[in-house]
Amino acid sequence: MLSKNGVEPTPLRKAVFRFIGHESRPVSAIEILETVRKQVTLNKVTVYRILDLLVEKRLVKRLYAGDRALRYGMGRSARHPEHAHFVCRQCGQMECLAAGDFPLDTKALQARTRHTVEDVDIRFEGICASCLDSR
Amino acid sequence: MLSKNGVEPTPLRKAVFRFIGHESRPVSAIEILETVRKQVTLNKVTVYRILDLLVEKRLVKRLYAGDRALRYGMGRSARHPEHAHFVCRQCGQMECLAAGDFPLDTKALQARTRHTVEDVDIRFEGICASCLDSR
DNA sequence: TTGCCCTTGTAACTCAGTTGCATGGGTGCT
DNA sequence: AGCACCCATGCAACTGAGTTACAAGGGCAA
Repeated sequence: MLSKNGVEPTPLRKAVFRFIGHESRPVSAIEILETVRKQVTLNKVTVYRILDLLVEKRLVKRLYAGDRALRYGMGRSARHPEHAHFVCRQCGQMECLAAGDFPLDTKALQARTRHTVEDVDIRFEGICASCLDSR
Repeated sequence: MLSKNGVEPTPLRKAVFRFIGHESRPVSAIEILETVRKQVTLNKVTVYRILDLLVEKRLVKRLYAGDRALRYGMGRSARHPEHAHFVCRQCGQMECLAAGDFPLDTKALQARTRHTVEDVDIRFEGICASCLDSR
């Protein structure tokens, strides 16, 4: 999957990409660093460089979660269809919503603008179920 | 408008809010600081505090533009209907898209989830017309 | 007058993310 | 082999948007 997209599949790149793919929600760079480090030695700068590369190649999406640290989730592919996200304003958790819930007509925008539209991000904000329960 | 939403309309708050309202695109905190400073004396910390307050009261929306600095744009109101944004991957400019182009069924999500959905953000990414021209 | 709350300022801090530079492995050319 | 070059990684120092701690001043009520 990495090499198909013009990314030399080094052990560190594979480890980072695999971790992101295995997580059910987008993860922060720090989280990636600390988790992947348990298996292979890995430097902070390397993580950011790998993430930059993966984002540039569209294998990974960089997402804003309302706080300082950006999150990284799988880019669109056969196994990971395009989907929106939900962020809880109270606990800060970000989660993926079911794919296909919110069909956006990107082509309609494309027809109406002179910009080249390449991607969309949809983020819902609110209070998550578990925060609601503990009130 | 400020006092209607439970915000004491101090001169600095009015100046910051007015500036955001007058801009056609979301602006960064630094931009706000530097511009508003030309008219009144204003400290960086105060700007962030005012922005936090306005965002909390939903008068202003905090937006991710793909770089480090977050942008601030008007919240939903009679004069500023809900709308999506476009960010250029090359020049980094963020702009507002026409309102109503992308009707999202928030209620449909609300019915399907146990979370309380309070807000949505839609951000398109791509290459803007002026960057395309200069290629 | 006194006490309290609220707004703002100043300085110092935090920390996610970046930059500069060194190292070392692989590949290709002579 | 010997050499040059590119590329991935590491380390240390840096950047800068945003935050925290604390002090100062104004307004209002008891």
